[in-house]
Amino acid sequence: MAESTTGQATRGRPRDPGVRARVLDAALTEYARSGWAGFTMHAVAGRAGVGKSSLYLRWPTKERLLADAIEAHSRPLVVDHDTGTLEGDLRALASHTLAHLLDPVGWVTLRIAVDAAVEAFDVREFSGRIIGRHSEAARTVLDRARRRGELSPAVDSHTVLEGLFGGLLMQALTMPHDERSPADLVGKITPLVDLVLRGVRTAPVDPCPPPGQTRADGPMPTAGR
Amino acid sequence: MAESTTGQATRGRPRDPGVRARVLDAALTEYARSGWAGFTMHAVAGRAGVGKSSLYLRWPTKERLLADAIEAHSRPLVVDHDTGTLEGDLRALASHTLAHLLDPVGWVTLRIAVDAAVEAFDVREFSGRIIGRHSEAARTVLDRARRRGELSPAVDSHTVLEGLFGGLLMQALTMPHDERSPADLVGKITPLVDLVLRGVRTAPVDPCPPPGQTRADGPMPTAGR
Amino acid sequence: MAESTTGQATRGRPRDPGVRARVLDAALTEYARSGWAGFTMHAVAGRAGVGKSSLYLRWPTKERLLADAIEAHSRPLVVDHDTGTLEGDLRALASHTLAHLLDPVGWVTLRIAVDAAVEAFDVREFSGRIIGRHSEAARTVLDRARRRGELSPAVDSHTVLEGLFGGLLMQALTMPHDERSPADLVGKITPLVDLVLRGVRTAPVDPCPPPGQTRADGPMPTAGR
Amino acid sequence: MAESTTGQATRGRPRDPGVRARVLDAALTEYARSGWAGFTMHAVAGRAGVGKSSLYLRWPTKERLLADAIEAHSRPLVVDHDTGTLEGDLRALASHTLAHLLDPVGWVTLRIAVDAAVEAFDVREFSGRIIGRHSEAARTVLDRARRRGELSPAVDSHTVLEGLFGGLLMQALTMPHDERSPADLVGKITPLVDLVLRGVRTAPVDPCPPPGQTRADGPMPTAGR
DNA sequence: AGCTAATCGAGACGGTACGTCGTGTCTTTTC
DNA sequence: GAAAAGACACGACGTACCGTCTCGATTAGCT
Repeated sequence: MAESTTGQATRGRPRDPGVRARVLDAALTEYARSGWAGFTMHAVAGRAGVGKSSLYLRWPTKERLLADAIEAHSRPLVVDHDTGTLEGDLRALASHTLAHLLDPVGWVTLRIAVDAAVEAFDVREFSGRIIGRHSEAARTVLDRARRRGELSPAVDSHTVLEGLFGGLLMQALTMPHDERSPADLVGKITPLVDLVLRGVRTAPVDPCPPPGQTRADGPMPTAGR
Repeated sequence: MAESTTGQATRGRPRDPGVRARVLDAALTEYARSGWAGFTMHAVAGRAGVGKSSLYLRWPTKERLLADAIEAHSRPLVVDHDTGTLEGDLRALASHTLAHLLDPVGWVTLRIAVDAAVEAFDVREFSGRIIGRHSEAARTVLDRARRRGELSPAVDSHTVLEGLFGGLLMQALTMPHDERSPADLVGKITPLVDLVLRGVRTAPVDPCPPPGQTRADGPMPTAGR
Repeated sequence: MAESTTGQATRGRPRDPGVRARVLDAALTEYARSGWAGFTMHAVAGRAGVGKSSLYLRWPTKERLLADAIEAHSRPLVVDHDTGTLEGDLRALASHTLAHLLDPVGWVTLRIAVDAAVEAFDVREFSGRIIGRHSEAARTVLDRARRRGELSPAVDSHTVLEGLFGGLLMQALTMPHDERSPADLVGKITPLVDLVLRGVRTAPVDPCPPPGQTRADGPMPTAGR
Repeated sequence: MAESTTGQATRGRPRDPGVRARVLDAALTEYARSGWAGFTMHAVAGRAGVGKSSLYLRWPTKERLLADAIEAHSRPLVVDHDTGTLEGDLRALASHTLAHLLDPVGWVTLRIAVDAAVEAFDVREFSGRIIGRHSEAARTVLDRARRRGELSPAVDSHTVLEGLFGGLLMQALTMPHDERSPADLVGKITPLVDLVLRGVRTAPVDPCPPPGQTRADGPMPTAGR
């Protein structure tokens, strides 16, 4: 995606496919050992046993290279077990997501995504990369729940995603480095998932006013503040 | 905070307090106009009319300088209007938090905080800086609600914070740059706040028992796993 | 000499005379251990236990300070033994001069003098400092010789000085650092002194008149060869 | 010489030979206009239209760069007219040498050479650079004279060089800046050359042993004025 | 005794050069 | 024509030193 695609006819020496793989590998290793500072094109090229030109031939910037490296190494991550209930699905999803965020690779993704979001880079990158497939998975899960009738029609899938992923993100960010392990995932996610579940399943905010309305009305959610 | 504190007796020429102020100002200005790239110590010193040495005398790194600049310029942010209800308080809090995250200053804070969290820096920085005072405010709000009995005893304040702030964070991060304005805050936060409120309230207690609904079923949301 | 002389009335706290001494000492020590590079005002002040202001109160520049330090520590150097013959006088003078140039202090003097001569500084510094008293001594010696009739009327004292000092200077400059010791001075200066003596003597006057030798006779202080 | 020699096979982009030339030129120009102070790597690079890295790729220090610049720009200086007599040769040699020392380039050479001699740098630099080719020329001249029998066997070539060059050096160093022009070279060198000639030609110190003499020739070598 | 004035140690101040390093491009030879 | 190597122009980094300045604390003579 970030890679320039030559695409056309095959003139001259064909690109060595090994180069891409070696570089991606070296990039991740190098990032892992030095962080963003000290993550040098020179170093990556050196570790990959590759000339810098071969790097720039494929990726226009450091950022894109690293992003690709992460993309390439992230596991397929097909979270779609369909446990049969929203609750089960959500717990599975949350576990996978937190595991991903705590994993070095996911960690890096996060870092880059935030960089991208903060800098002028394309913002789509963020949702695209950090929560790309997670997001799809979540949408699937929620749609399924909605069809099952487990989901209050008042809630917006997008909002649920925000709450769930955002909470997990916060958890990952505030977790001390030394505790950043995928141990006891269930214990970590349970309170948050429970919160979201309660918010999703019960009646709308407007707690049974008269009888009618879904809500949208109620006690004045808008309000200036 | 990031600044080296000499602390002890006042020997030698005292530091010109004006320098700190001018530098902090210049730093923010410079960052605003050029972003992180192009945010140069040289440029900051120049704009502040200060030698580079005076910068490094006070801040060991660029990051710390910028972080301090932000800290210093962030508004007092005392969100404690006590609207009387959890709902009102939460809406106010969410509005303020999102406004802060969308504001350039809050934006920068975010960026630095995440950097800090991702790199080896002390993780406390994150919660400390990005959500420091917001977090306190939230805790106050929630405690108040708990005393009022508005809060389900099952929910942990910490978890609510995660869900709420995390959701707002996600929103800020995924919002395209050009829409990143504090307009229609209420519209932006409402769905998320509603979700959290529903999850938080003193249990479905009796979720409109008579008619019956989808499934506001029993207690049971928690579940061991 | 290089020191600013306030001179006038004595109001206010008088200068601590110990300061000058301590600084001069520290300056020389510091220069000796680090050379010109690394010869820092800060370091000198530190070693002397003195504030930088006290330095700049006395010496306007580093150069002047070092120059003074050298001047202050150079031995009186009264070379005027009056051996009775030009030859003896010249040998003594040359020995002393070479010894001075090889001595660390003389060495430093040379360096500064050349710096001064090369840069825009006053050239008088050079003759003044590097060969100041040596030069006077030499002039005395030569005048005495002229009165004695040992000196060819054709030769100019100035030229003799140039030849002799210049030769010694070259010797000092081209001598490897590790051999730069005042050992065997006589052996080192003899060829050059002999050369000058031959060039200076009252003309070939009568080169070996009868048989009885021109001289080689009489005093014969040196030996050496 | 001061330049790092890669030496081996030619891999990667070869060094642009133009860079060296441009830099050397710029270095000399820059030195000429600002002296040692104000002789900045940045400025040199700028004037040469070259990156600083290219400078440091070739020369490890400022000193070496300047030294090389001088070396490169010093004229071939083949003083070997062979006037047929020692006297003529020596006058020519002295003229050239003094002219070189008074010339800005020679001046700089001197300064650097002395720096090199005084600091820990290799002393060979001094003889190597300041009097390198001059020294060779002188040796040639003296050898020729010796073959012709013009030179007393008692005198050592090395000593003659010391006297002559040293004298010229002194002259150059003590000459006020404003008189430092190559005008009237003959007038300037004559006394010194005469002195040396007399010292070189007459009978050895131990004078006129038998009667024969090597050559106490002519009556009056001086001439000149 | 009080006043005034200069010195002293300390160290902050505005500048500026240093030498290093990283970027992204260019230019070679080799495959 | 891609690949490996590495030179190239550019410019920021953080350190160090310069010479000036501003402190509080002396330490005198002069009133």
